[in-house]
Amino acid sequence: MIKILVIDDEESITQFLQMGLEAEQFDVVVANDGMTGVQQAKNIVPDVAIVDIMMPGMDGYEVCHLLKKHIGCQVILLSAKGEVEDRIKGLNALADDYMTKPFSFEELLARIHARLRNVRVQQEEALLTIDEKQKQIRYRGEPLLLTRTEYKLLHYFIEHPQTVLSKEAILNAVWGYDYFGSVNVVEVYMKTLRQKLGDTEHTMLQTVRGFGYKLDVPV
Amino acid sequence: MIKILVIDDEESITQFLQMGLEAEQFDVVVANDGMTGVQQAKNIVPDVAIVDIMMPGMDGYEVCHLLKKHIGCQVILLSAKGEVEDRIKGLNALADDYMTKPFSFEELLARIHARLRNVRVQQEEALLTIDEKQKQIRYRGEPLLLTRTEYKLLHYFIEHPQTVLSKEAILNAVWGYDYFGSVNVVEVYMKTLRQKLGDTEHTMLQTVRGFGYKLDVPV
DNA sequence: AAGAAAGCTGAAGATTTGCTGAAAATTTAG
DNA sequence: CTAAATTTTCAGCAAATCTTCAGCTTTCTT
Repeated sequence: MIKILVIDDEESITQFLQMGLEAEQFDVVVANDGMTGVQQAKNIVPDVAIVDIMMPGMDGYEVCHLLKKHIGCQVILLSAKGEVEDRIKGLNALADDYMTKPFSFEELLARIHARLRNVRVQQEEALLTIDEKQKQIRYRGEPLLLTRTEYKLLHYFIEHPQTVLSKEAILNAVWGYDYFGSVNVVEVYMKTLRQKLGDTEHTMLQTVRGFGYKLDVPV
Repeated sequence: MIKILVIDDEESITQFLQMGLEAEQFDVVVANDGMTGVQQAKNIVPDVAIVDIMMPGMDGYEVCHLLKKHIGCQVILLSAKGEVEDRIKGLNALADDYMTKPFSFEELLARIHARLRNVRVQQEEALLTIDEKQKQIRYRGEPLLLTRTEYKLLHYFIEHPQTVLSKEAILNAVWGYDYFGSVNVVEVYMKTLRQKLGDTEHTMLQTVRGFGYKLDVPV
């Protein structure tokens, strides 16, 4: 599922966007200020972030900069001002796109899809395929016999190929935000996943020491 | 050199853009109708194409579609109309961005740069590139095998090229403000970084005695 | 030219990280 | 309610990484 992070201090907007985007089958997470927005981003690793510029505390430019720097997701800035100089400032702050409020939801959708095209170029022939309906993941066409947790974990990796995911992010995504246990449980499950994938050399599920794990699907 | 293809039937515009973009060190090719534009694209394989929508013969949407499908370059559409529906139509025709005439040259520049960031053209140009997603830094395209601290250190330098960074500043940025140890640890890590970069002559990571270190990336 | 300061270096020791097998706890199924 | 399956915890290990330190070289000052 494609993840979208919305950061705006106006709740009317975040609610509106959450509803609208969820109706479009996106996985939406909302934050009402910059700081928690960046925090959320670290946890969920979104594909696209929609960030309002004018916010109390950390402003949109700064949030954008942090997101591009640490997460590397696509960023669309939102602004009440439509001045040319603001647009330039936004784009130079590493944003990938810039929209002026009020905007049409349709246009936002179109821009999100334009962004996603840039991210998901490599999705040609997948070695690992997810069958949501049957809650199955197939490897080279063969269904893997996974437990519920194993499924969710591998699912998360497949959603973020070629991306280093921290154990904390994994814990949040798979075990939930309110999980108490230690990250060791992730390590244990990585072992079983690698076993079931026959990945004894750790080539598919790579350990990136100090950062986390990465799914590296060979083409 | 980064290649930009401009397709517009109004010669006043193509000339204006050609001059302006060449002044910005881009390699600019111009076409005055869609058909020859696509032909040119096949020849030069541009990084970014700027395409006017309203043109006699093949219109901008169609050109855009062909470019995305066959060339895969980034496309910025230009239009006299600023209607929301037109913008959506443009973005859904696989365009990566959409601008309304009349536009400021500055904004176009900013948008071009935003596009280029996605294509990783910079990576071919830049000696050192950061891949946030994969927590990798590449030197001449080759990934460096860095530990977490080495990565953070080099990351810090790349973000501040041509800038002398004091050991104290480095310690703060990489090790955190609450770090107890001495600055010698920076010196030790500079050594390993220089080793991994093959920088035996200390030309990339220069010592500025009494002040700190400077990343000097030769273009 | 000598001394002082700043920076470099190799190696040792300390710490952290990730992996693992197995046991304990929990959930699920029969 | 039991047995099986699954999930979680734990402790030990090895390897990678980080830190420290003492001696060394280079540069600057007088």
